Amino acid sequence: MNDLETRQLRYFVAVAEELHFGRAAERLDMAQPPLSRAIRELERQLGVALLRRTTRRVTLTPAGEVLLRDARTALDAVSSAGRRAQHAGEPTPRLRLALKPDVDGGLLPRILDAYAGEDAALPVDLVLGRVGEQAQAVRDGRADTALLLSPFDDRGLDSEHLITEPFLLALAAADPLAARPSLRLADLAGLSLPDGSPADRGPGIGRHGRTGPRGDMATASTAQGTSDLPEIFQLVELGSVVCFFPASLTRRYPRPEIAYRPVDDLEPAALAVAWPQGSRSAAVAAFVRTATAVAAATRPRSRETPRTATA
Amino acid sequence: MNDLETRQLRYFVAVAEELHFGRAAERLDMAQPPLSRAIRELERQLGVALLRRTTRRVTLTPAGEVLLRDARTALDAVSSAGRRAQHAGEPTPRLRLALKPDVDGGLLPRILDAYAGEDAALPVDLVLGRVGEQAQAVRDGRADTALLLSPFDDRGLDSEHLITEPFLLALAAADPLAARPSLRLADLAGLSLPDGSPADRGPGIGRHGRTGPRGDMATASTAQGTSDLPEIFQLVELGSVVCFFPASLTRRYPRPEIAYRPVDDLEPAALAVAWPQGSRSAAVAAFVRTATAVAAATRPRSRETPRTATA
DNA sequence: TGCGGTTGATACCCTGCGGGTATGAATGAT
DNA sequence: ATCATTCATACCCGCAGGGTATCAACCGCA
Repeated sequence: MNDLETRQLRYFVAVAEELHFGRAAERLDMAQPPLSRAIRELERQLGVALLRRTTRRVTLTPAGEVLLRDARTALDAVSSAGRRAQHAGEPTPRLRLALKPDVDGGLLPRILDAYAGEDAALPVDLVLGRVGEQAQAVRDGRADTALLLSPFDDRGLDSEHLITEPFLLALAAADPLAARPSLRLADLAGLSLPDGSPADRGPGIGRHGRTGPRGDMATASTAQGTSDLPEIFQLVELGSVVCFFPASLTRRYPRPEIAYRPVDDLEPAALAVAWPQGSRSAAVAAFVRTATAVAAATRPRSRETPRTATA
Repeated sequence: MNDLETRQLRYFVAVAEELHFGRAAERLDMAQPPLSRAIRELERQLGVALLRRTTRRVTLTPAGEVLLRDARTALDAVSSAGRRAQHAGEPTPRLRLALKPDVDGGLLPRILDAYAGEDAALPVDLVLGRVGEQAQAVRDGRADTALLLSPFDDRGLDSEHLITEPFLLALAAADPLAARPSLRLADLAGLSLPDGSPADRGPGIGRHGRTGPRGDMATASTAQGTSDLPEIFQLVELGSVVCFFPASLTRRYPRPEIAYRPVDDLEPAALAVAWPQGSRSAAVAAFVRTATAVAAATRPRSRETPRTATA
């Protein structure tokens, strides 16, 4: 009896996200009536109401909310299976490493160097993406491993901590705040933070959600949606915005017109390496081993608990 | 282009497991030709050869092995989504706890008592299964949480350690070995261990595989495949077999004809509580909290690192 | 080396499911 | 009360997916 098809899940996710059969059908490139039928059939199969519909409003039932969440991960798993098989079939195997450019704690060159010397090493392809997309890239099979900032959505992933470094606030050197050696979050009230910046940590710092934090300041009036680093620097220089960057990144972009200042009560950036849970790939294991070794060698001599890998 | 259906994955898994189109078709309750076509179409979609077939032998390509593994987890995720939605739709929500009967470190009554007092508590349904099935039950949505022995296949699961207790060897009191206060694994050479026993840790102790360990002694001549506790006790009393049990279980079944002896070089049983990765259920969170609290209260006063929950 | 059995592939057919169009019916705003 | 919006129903159709018959290749065996 119970045997869902991914098509049914895709349909449901579309409707559940749009909360509108017509728009969902459009998004799925099909007509509305068959979509309605398919959802109804899905509910019949499961024996559960997923949506409450009036002609004016569609809402999720509790079961629908559960299914929305689980269907997304299931669809990820399915496309991941396909993509990983495709990748495994390529004649020259490669290791696909996802990261946000420059968000590597300054370790990437050393990691790649050391990794190249490993027995199980493969040529490395970098899969660049915006912040928060790395975990998803690993989850759905577009990358084999990733460097990313904690916390992140770790469903389906195993991960290992690499290094912790402070976030620094980038602001115009001419800004009065730049005169102070360090700042506190409260000092930033009313300042604009660009959306989608390399290390977007807005005032929503209290949230530790699994999805990437997203500045929800209503006052941010410009540079929304950009993640172009030169553009951000330009705006910072002009004093239009301020922005947080991991310390290692700021060392790569010293600019006289930009001051980088620590923020005392902002929790630091934790860089981690992540890979698909239960990965059996020797190349991935070697990369993780290399990355943790390089990070350990880099860390200031603090004999911390190494927390051995789970895989 | 790339959009796999669960049907395709089910077909592929059947063929990959049987390595025989005819038997796979029979298992899928269909004829062989459409199955062959479906697999061929799957390979065409992915652009990858999954199987090497001659008329006499079918083997997996590397890509096929990758897909077999990932397809299984994807199919788990899909049926899990359906089952969890079904469960969420039931009028009276309940917490389904998977465990192997008696494999609870003696904590279950206290955990259930304490849990009942929690705000977010729900009535608890016990989902009983054989050893090794608990993780799978959580993974595919038949249970919300589980008590199980580490190591286990933790793909898709988060878990928290509860207690560690020794495994004891159950053997006939009349056995000469029973005269000794403790044993070593080497002493057990040649003894029979029942397959599928509550804590099946045969000579394959070196293996830490993710799938349940499985005694592969060729010498075991009886009681293969049983997991009926009285039957095992009977055989142990007769001296036909010996068997490992967690210490807490042996305290529930004191029998004059059976001696329980520690085995010095056998690693202990680690009981853990596991739940679906990323679970957002307050009921599950409360249960995990309760279980860890009860376990901590039970543990002999060792101020260990509590390792706070990830969920 | 040639014969036969086993087993996957091919050819062809057909049914039913998934999708489309037209239209009805209910809801909520004005 | 009316009307626009939007989901459901009715009905139709094409083709994807499954079945049957058969071929062809591989391997074991004498």
